[in-house]
Amino acid sequence: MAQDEGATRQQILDVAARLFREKGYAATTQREIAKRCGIQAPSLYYHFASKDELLLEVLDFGIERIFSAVRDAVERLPEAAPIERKVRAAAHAHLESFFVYGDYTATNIRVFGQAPKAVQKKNLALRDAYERYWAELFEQGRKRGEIRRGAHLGLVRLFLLGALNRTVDWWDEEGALGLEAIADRFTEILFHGIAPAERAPARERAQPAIRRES
Amino acid sequence: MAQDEGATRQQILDVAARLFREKGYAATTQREIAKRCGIQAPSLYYHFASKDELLLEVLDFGIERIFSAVRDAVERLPEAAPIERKVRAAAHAHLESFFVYGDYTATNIRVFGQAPKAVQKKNLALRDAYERYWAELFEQGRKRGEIRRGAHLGLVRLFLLGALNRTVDWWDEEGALGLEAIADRFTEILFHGIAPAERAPARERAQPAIRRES
DNA sequence: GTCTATATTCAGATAGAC
DNA sequence: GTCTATCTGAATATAGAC
Repeated sequence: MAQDEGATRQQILDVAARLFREKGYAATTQREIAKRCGIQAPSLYYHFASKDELLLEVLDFGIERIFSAVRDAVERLPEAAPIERKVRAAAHAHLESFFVYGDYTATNIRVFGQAPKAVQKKNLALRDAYERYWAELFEQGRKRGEIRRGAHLGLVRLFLLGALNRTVDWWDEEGALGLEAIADRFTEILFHGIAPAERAPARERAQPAIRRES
Repeated sequence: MAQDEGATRQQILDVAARLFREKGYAATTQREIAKRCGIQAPSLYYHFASKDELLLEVLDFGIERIFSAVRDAVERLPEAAPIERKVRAAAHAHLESFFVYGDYTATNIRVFGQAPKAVQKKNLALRDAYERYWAELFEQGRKRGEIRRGAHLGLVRLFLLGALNRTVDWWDEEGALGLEAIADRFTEILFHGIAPAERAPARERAQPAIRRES
């Protein structure tokens, strides 16, 4: 952890995340990681005790980044903000992390399932904490009466996060759809559905001031 | 394709699908596939020209099963059935395929991204056809006025399929949630959202007879 | 249709010099 | 902190017998 190894260590993590994301865990060799860092494979062992440990750090770092991005985005809103607004901000931050820390977060989504059991287990504490944060967000919404009583909050969370996480497989930076637009649309579908609006201006009365501030 | 090799061939595919799903492509060895089939590794080459070809067959088979299950489920409904009903049936069939052909479909979801480029490319035609089927379903819904005009149909599809596909990572056969319940809930969220019901009985008028027949 | 034997390549990891 | 040299095991794939 000395200062002069910081740069290299971070570089190794970056390169490893990139390769894990692209090729999976087993297919990524330490030789290739080292080569892209301009060093020899055995030199990696000065920084990491094993390939497994390297993967674990990539996974943990990814969750930490995404978690703190989401928490910051929500906390930037007033505590009393409508839950739909909070969810939209959280979804946007979650997607934004895919872009900023793309290789780390994508490794979490794609590679976690193939990681050695021991690595999965160590990474799980962080993942659970993040899931719990979302769960609490939705619980808050229901307590306030902003989510209908019949909704299965666990499935609601899995629905949204599942859809968000899948975006790493199709989203294209150059494409027409920005991450904010995706977060907006997904949140709107989640809260209001795609069925045609009911006759009246009923929704606007029932859900005042929730939409489109940003 | 002689009859007496049929059993073994299928057995190899089954075992391979299982291992690909669990460990990923690169981490799955032909030695282990062969071992679980009770034969030696080189014997696999009588049935498949390479490991890549084996993977391709697993991927293709998975999409074929899921596609035909979904199409059958939709076609079992009257052509004029509400689109929500069709989507619910399709979602249910999609999830059901995870159970019946779980290793094949899970391999598609988890391993496709790490497959060699050549394999991905060959598998892509089938995948595209399946996506198109869903796209047409939603387009039909919009033409009929059963989906609101402002909805971005591409995102609607990605939203639902993304969430459905992610279930392979958390669904537990012994758990409390049945696949049909998940399909029902997801479809209901997709069409009606989780915001509290609007005052009036407006929805029941606007969307007659769509809910809960099964 | 499956076998044994083997060629070839390459993986993760260690030892020890600098 | 990085190197060279190397150990050890294991991977895909081929050759050719049965």
